[in-house]
Amino acid sequence: MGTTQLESVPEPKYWHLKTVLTEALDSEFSVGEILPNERDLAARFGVARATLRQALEQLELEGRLQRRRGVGTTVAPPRVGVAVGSEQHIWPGAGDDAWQPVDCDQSAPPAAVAAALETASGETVHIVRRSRMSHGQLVATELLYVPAASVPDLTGIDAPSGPARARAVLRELQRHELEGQDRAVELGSARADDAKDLDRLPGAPVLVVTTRFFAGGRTAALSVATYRADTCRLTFGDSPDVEIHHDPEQRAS
Amino acid sequence: MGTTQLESVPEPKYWHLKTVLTEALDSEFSVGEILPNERDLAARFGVARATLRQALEQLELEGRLQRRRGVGTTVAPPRVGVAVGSEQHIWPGAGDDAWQPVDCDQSAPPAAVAAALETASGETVHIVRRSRMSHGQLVATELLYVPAASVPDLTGIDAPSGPARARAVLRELQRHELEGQDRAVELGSARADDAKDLDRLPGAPVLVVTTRFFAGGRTAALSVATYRADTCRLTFGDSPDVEIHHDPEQRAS
DNA sequence: GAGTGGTCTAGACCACGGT
DNA sequence: CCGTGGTCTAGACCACTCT
Repeated sequence: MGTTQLESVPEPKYWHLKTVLTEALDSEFSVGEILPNERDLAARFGVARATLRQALEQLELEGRLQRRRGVGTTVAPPRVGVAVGSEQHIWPGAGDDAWQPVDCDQSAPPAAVAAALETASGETVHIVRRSRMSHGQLVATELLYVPAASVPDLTGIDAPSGPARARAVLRELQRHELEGQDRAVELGSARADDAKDLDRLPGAPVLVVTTRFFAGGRTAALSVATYRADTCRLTFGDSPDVEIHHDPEQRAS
Repeated sequence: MGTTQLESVPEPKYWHLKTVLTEALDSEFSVGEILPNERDLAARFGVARATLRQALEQLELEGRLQRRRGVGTTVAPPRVGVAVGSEQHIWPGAGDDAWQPVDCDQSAPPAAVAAALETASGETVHIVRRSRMSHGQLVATELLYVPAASVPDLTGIDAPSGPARARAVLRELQRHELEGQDRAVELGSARADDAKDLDRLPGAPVLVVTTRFFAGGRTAALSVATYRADTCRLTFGDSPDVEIHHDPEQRAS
């Protein structure tokens, strides 16, 4: 029976939609502009709202759109380059490294962190919370795990918690000679508390940067930094002002 | 009327579901094991399939699960550490850098790439395709853009395309002194062709690593590498064998 | 062919941000 | 209050893989 299958590989609707919307964003919209609401857009393209949302989700993931409940969908500015690694290794808190101490307490770290720090199971460590601003926006939160052994002279400090104590821990840390560090970047989803700080919903995609700091032959500190994946481009090296947009599907002559 | 709202902030079902599944994965499943199918799982938890899928999607994004159409959902192995940046700057193709030349052709690059290379609009460049294996799996594909000016002595090469020409371009590139390089990492979604290479669906989350190579006072080459975000942890530094799992929600004492 | 995950629909209600 | 995006449902059909 008439199986007129010209389309041997039918492209999913949401994928095609995404392409169309991308082109529209490139040509007809400017940064900050508000798009029509999802119900109208869906109707305009003749698809169900869920299908439209699948396309919007991808565009948001790629940093092209920004959606906010109760407000609407807007065209996002280009991703901001955030310097994550320079060539020289330095302690967190040294120099002016764009991070702002927020809080500090002392408790048992997650098992994986304890393993990396080679602390005993159940042993508490200092946990410094910091946050990072860029272009007037909070782009990252960090948990810095510091074993008590790395900051032995912290006893005289009165502040039991808060930013003051955070600064004290960072200051003590810098008394060691930093012997090396290494970093890893991976994709994650925002925990509830990070999501709140970053003004995103829980589960939002984030880039997790894990840094180990070595001193005295041990891992003296471990940093787990969580960057908004939608708005950030992590730069390594000395010129954070690149801008290669990963714009899809074109190699034509 | 009886508004017994104990839950002032009702957690979304898919979020709770994700937590439950994460714990189950940690305690009751081992790597490679197959989960029950989505319809059964949804029924077991008393939710619609779409809701269950929302939880599974996040777990796959976090690298905990692997789903394949026609096969099923399996427990994923821990992410593999992939060394992306070592301290010394080297040309692509120099040493044994885990990349395998696949193909090479010559055409006009996307506008953003042309801008970074400072080539004229419409000017063609060499485009070397390479792929990278790790642990028996293809984990990344790369497009390396090389302006003709960077490889002036390429005329004598007979192979117009294919791996042989790719190797020739890389070899010519290494005749310059590399003056510097910088990198950026950002989240993207797989283009159709990359998705096919990486054995993923189009739109799958990927980590895009953009590297600029400087020589002769110019950007002599530009590499855009696309890594599977679900299976890869990008490492910068000298010890790629870390393993900090970003396991959520625990800072209890 | 049977069973899997992937796509899509047409609805409903909820949480949030502004007015 | 209204309008927005976020969550959820109960179905349907499709594309794929394996046997």
